[in-house]
Amino acid sequence: MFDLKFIRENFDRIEKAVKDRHDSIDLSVFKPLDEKRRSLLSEVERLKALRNKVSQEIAAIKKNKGDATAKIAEMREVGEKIKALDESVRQVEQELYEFQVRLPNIPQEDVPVGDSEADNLVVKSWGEKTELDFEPKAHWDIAEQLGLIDFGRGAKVAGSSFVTFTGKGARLARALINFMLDLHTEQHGYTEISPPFVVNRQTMFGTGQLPKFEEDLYRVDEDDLFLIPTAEVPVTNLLANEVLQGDNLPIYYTAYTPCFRREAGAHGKDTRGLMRLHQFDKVEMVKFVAPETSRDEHEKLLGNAEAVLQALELPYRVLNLCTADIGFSAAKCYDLEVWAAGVGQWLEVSSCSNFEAFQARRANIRFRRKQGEKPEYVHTLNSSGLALPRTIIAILENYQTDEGTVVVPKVLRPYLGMDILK
RNA sequence: GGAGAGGUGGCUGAGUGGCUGAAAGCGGCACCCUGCUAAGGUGUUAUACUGUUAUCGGUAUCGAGGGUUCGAAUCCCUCCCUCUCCGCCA
Repeated sequence: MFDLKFIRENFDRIEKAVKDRHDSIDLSVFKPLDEKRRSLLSEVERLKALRNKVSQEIAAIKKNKGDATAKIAEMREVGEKIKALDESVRQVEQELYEFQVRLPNIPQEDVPVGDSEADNLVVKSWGEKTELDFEPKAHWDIAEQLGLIDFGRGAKVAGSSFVTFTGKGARLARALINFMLDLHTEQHGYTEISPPFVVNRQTMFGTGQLPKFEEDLYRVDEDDLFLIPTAEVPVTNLLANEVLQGDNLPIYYTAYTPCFRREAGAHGKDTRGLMRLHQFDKVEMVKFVAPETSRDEHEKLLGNAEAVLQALELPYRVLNLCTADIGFSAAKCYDLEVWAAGVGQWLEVSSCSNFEAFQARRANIRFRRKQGEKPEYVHTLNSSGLALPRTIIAILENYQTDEGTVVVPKVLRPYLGMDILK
């Protein structure tokens, strides 16, 4: 979100951003509303100043036992006018607010301008696409044959696109979570967080999921709560409405949570196996940093996510998302895609975003460089590190053998207590 | 879920209708004083919007939202949160 002053003074940048993003928001409503608001404000504030002044006079008259009837009557009328004007202001501000909260972030200048995901820029590749000297199987076949995942019973107890990990499969998931959390806390300097998996409306607003994307969320109507679609939501909002001390920055948090997504409108697209689920596990990293450091922090964050794939020895590539594909709240976003030899596709396992002050403004997260100085908004960043199901796809498909077994990546062996899944 | 208490500035804590954007203390900042260490003195110290813009004003904000009133931190209503006790429960 941007404040009114910024929008007013940087309207050309906003116009370019909206155009480059192919966003449908109507920008023409802003100027008339903004001007109307300010003219209403100056009128109503003039009347309030008058009321305050005369009320003081009334107090003085009463103190001297004088008669203030005339002034009181006069102010009663002024009060009526103020009430009516306040209502007009409220309406105009509501309309402006609707506009503000739907305005997307401005992409950084090195974000490629593009029309679709085809215009995303591959900026890095690591490792070689796995070559297998036999016909590779897809992960759903491997998982079913090895008894790692029960697709049918997941659907029975919840619905389609819900799965159940069983036996060694469940243990593999747990091993991955532990491995990733250990890596980020012990090697990368993150503090582990275990947040609520359910959040309120305000929290969903803070990170930008609301109001635009309510249909993608699972909602608990009775309490007006939402199941989190990513740990980013509760973890970023952990510091909402706070003024942090400058010397405490940067703050690095990492969290494992399940993630719940309705995936509205996504049916039929890559839905086989573990590709797209309504519930999945993810380890997330969240950073709160000083504005001038956020670009460097973004690169470091990307490195932290890459480290997981490198440790697992999985081939991947890094995409700099173009303006058409970048998220609503992000100023710049890298996607990490892992190669899956069975389905023969690059799979997105991580999104690594710099939100600059966009979320901090919505969630009101600020910091003070030194005592006595004005608070400034922090920059927030986050990255998956990583999403579990597609990581599991890559492990099963890239490490499969012609005997139908799966070799366990070296770093996972201590966590899993076995070298091979058979 | 039931009963009670409470939510005031960075913190502690006054304040039951006007002179309170808010006492006092602590903390912070600036300056002064002090022949060591320590201390002392004076001033200053919230956020947002808005008008003019070196500047200086105006409005709003005492958990949130409504209401009463010429005027609300103070009175009324609704909601949220915290604490204590009871009940229930992994």
